[in-house]
Amino acid sequence: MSENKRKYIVTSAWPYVNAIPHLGNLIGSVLSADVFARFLRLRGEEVVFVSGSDMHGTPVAVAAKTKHLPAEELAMKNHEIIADLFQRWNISYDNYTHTHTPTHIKFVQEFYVEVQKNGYIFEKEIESLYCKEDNLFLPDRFVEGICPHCGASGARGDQCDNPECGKLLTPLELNKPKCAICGSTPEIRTTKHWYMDFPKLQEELKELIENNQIIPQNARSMCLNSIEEGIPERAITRDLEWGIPAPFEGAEDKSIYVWFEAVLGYISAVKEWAEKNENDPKRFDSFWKDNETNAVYFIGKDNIIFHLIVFPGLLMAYNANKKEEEKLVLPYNVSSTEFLMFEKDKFSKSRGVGIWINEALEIAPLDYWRFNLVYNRPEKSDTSFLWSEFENNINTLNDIIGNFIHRTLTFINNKFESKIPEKIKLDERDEQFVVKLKTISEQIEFYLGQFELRKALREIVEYAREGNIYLNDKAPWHIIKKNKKAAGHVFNLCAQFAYSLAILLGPFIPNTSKKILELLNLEKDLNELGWDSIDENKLETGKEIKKAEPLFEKLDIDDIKEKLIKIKQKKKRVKQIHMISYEDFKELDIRIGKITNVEGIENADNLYKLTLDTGDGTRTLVAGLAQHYKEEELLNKNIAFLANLEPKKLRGVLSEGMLLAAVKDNVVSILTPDKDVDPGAKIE
RNA sequence: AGGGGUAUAACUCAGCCUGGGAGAGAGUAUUGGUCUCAUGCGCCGAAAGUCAGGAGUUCAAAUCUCCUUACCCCUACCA
Repeated sequence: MSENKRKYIVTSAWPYVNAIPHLGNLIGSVLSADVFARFLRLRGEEVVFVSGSDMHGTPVAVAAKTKHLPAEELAMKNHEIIADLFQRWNISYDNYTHTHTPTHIKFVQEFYVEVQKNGYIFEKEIESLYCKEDNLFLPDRFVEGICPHCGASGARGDQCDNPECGKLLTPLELNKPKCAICGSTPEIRTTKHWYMDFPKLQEELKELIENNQIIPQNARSMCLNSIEEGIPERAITRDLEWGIPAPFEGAEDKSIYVWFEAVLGYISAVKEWAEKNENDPKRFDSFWKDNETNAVYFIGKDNIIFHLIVFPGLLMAYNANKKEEEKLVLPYNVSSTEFLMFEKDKFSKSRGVGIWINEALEIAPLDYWRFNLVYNRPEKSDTSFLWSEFENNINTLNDIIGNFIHRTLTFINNKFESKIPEKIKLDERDEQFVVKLKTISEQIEFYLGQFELRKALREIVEYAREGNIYLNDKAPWHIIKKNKKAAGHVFNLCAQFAYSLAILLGPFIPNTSKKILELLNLEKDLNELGWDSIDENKLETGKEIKKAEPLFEKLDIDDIKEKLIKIKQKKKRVKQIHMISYEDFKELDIRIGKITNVEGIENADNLYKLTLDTGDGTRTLVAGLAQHYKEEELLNKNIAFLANLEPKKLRGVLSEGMLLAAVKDNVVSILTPDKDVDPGAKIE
């Protein structure tokens, strides 16, 4: 990496909102990108790290239909779950957004208008299968039928499922095609679509890949080969309601194909960040419209072509005819991972194979996961998550890193009144040790610069081993009997070493890093201290440190496995039976309250702000009753409400509970007690 | 089917691009020793591999070329 500070756009692939990510998804893009972004910030680089949920597309629309929910509601709900999980995983996004924001939608539409203006979009009519029952043009995958080649049933519209055959198909070729959603027979209809003229960009894309020396070799040859074969034109519109309306004339009932709008989220997410978080729209230009900016994409191996050919192609089509300072920056590099397997098997939602990121947090502390995932990051080939490896890695963390820091700090606690002892003259062994300390950050930086996160972390562990070796060589617990100063000298260096570990581990396991800094009693946080702050004189002689506490604990892997099994079983049960125990019911605190005030809420035609007398005080509830009750109908009524619901802001008003009402179709009826009871009465 | 990858000790992997310290490295597990400041931890040593199989190029091949086998990805809406 160069000496000059550079600007970085760091991105991770956009998770599809229809599923909770699993460990493989996480290490493939999200966690890797986070480590990198944290590292850059620690180095003091200018970084914006963004991603978001991919909200649109057929699967969401179909799932919403079966759940009788509006697609938007389902997508938004899932988005919030995912966003919350990423936060709990300590993913340091500057903006984690989604593709259904006004900023994104507007950006996408304007983007394609430009692309069309620049002459990269043409129209074409095709024949496609349409399901009358579902009112849907069926995507290839949603058509099933009999393979015309081998006669196997269950062939899909894109490929025959029979492994013996496996031929590529188009939906129109299938015999007896059926809609995969409802099973009825679809009909052939003609529909018009808008196409992206990739062949026109062929040469330009080839140059881009050829001139980029930094992208990984395998990605490079893959792309060049694919370009050599010819990049096909691609339809960018779909006949689907759930998506971003296509901005082309005559395309009023079309959406932009998810793939062609979700990637633009990399751009719109920064735009949104600049406008909302930074309150400075120019920050967007300074990142995206500066060709010196390094845009880095963390993706899985299945996404290489898309990020190195399709996405840059879109950018080029947009940039054509633009002034230099208006052009959007092309990708600088991609870091692609292979896949993570689970005990030699593929992660599979339907078969329940694997660990999902919500489950992981329930069975082991976060940093153990972060450490383990990066330590085994699938950089060269598919890699299995193995319980035995997980156990190994927990032990490494504990025995090598945790133990070194702990033995150093407790010694200082016990023998030197918790004050960093004085350093005396370095001998040869000390010098050797100090050289390691002074060169380590450069070494790790080198690997991180090459996106070898796994190697970087492994080198840090090796480095920590050096600490233990040094301690053993010196054996200060012997020296101290004759020469306290000389023993103190050793621990001065070891404390400096512990400090270096806090810095180095910062991008990988930030919680642990923070804990070490706390134990060393440092006021500044990691980024203030900085990547280059490692030095053998960093901690001053006499500085008081805190009482040591173990950083990690060993876990019994069988316990963890069992916990996971229980979690999975519990989920299954909830899904299947929907029965809850009496204990569960008792969790609900339902009470009677008297409505003492009712008022409307600005910009919300269905909401009332209710003031409630709860017997022991008053609270505010927001209820969606304005379409069903007049204000005076509610005033002074005794109503039932859920008192221990998490408070939530609705249209800027904090609602501290939920009013209960019977709902059927368009009738909404609030629940009031049959007899006169005082506010505060509990419902059992 | 075409294209891109991967195959190295019991296990997880490094080395391969750019062939060369005539003994192929590390961690874990196994095993011998040792320390006792520290969390059943640390440190030192041993054993363990026809580098997927085959052919070729070369003074020299895990490394370059070709063929075969197995698995993964893309082409073809899962990181």
